[in-house]
Amino acid sequence: MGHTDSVNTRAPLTRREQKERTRVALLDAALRLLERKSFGSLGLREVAREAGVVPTAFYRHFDSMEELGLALIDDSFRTLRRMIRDARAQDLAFEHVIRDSVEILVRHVHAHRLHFRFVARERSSGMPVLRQAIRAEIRLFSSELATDLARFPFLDRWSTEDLGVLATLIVNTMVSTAEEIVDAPSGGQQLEREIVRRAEKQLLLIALGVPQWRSSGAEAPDVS
Amino acid sequence: MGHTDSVNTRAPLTRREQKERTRVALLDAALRLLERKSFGSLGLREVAREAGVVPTAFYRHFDSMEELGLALIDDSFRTLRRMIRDARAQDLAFEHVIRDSVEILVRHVHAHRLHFRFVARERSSGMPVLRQAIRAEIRLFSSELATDLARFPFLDRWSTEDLGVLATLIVNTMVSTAEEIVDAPSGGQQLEREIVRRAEKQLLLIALGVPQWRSSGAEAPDVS
DNA sequence: CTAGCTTGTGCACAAGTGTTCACTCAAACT
DNA sequence: AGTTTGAGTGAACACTTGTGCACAAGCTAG
Repeated sequence: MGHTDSVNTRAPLTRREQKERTRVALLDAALRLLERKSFGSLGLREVAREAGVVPTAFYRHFDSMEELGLALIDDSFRTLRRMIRDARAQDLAFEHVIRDSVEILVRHVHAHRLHFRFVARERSSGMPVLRQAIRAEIRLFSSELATDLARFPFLDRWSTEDLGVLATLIVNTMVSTAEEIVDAPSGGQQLEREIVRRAEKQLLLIALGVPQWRSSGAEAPDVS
Repeated sequence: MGHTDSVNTRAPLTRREQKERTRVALLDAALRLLERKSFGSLGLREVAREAGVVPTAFYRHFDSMEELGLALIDDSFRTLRRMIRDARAQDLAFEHVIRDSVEILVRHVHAHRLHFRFVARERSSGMPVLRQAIRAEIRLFSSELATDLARFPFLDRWSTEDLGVLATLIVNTMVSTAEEIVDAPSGGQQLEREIVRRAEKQLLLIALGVPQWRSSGAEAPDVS
């Protein structure tokens, strides 16, 4: 082996460990580059160079950029799912749900800024495969949230469709909020507080509409 | 002049006309390519080729890709603004606002599919300049909507901040809806009806929350 | 009608891209 | 012990990319 000191440490490493190490080096490198570029304009060589590895070594881990992208999505949503499971375990009290949920979201966005930035951007842009994968994950969140919502007052008698509508609205608001936070300058405490405040207000407004909803079943609500 | 038949017609053209003609040829070419690629991964040569023009001719119209992107954003929002002004001129009746607004949006998305796709994608991805330009335009819509909203019952006594919160929520929902429609397969009548239906329900839910809102001024609503 | 400005051409260049191939050399297996 | 395996190397390929420069040709101004 040449001089791979950028990823190697001088500790005796098993082969699996070493391979995994450069694998995450590649993923991290891509994630780092994705702060400034879009995934579609990200080159295989570019990533390899940033990871301190020769281009051909890339193929030992992924056989295309697209596959690396999917791996990134996987990682991102793995941690996100873990967060949500933890949050659900806390079994938030009804009166704090909004404030607590937003706070958890914000904390997580900061803890995984790069992952979030990547997901937020590739969600609507770039390669169809990635876009679809991300959309699928988000839709999954929505449906999970829908079943969770069914345990709240008023909502226990809602139709499945209406619960889905509500869940989608909430998730959309959360996604928008996450995007705004990710894009905010990292120093802007004041700006971030405003974003959070607005998110809380929006969610509260939605919540206020819930008791007024007449669960008219499959019938479309009378808009006209 | 060589053989520019791809953009020329055999009618005698004034110089301004001819220049404008290849200019829109370039813009259209870019727009067409943006159906499949992201703007960041879009090359100058690629656009020129698609427009049936030699690469160096590109510089006669834009001196960078970024400038072409800004021109695209300009065009997109020019038509969008015109639509909104027309819609506002109709002075929608209170009982139909939601249904009518959504319908207008859907119609416009179909009429300008490529522009919308471009804007929707570059809104969160790609080059910072474009992202910022798009975000600025959308924020402008929000604030215009906020002043419009002030003429509705209940809302006339809301604080400016709260009106902004509401407007942002509505615009976000509209943007999400537009994105979903743009991404839906062009044949999917059924899917689109569902998207529209969900959008209407979401907006209705928001509207139902409005009368419950206590306009507590600058004070944060009691969430805890 | 002539002179010139401007739009589009053609060619060249350096730099970067994805992918292939034969190769090293140490960990892992027998 | 000796052998196999496979992660990483380095050179080479056929492209594509952005940009510079000299040139052609027709609309347009004088």
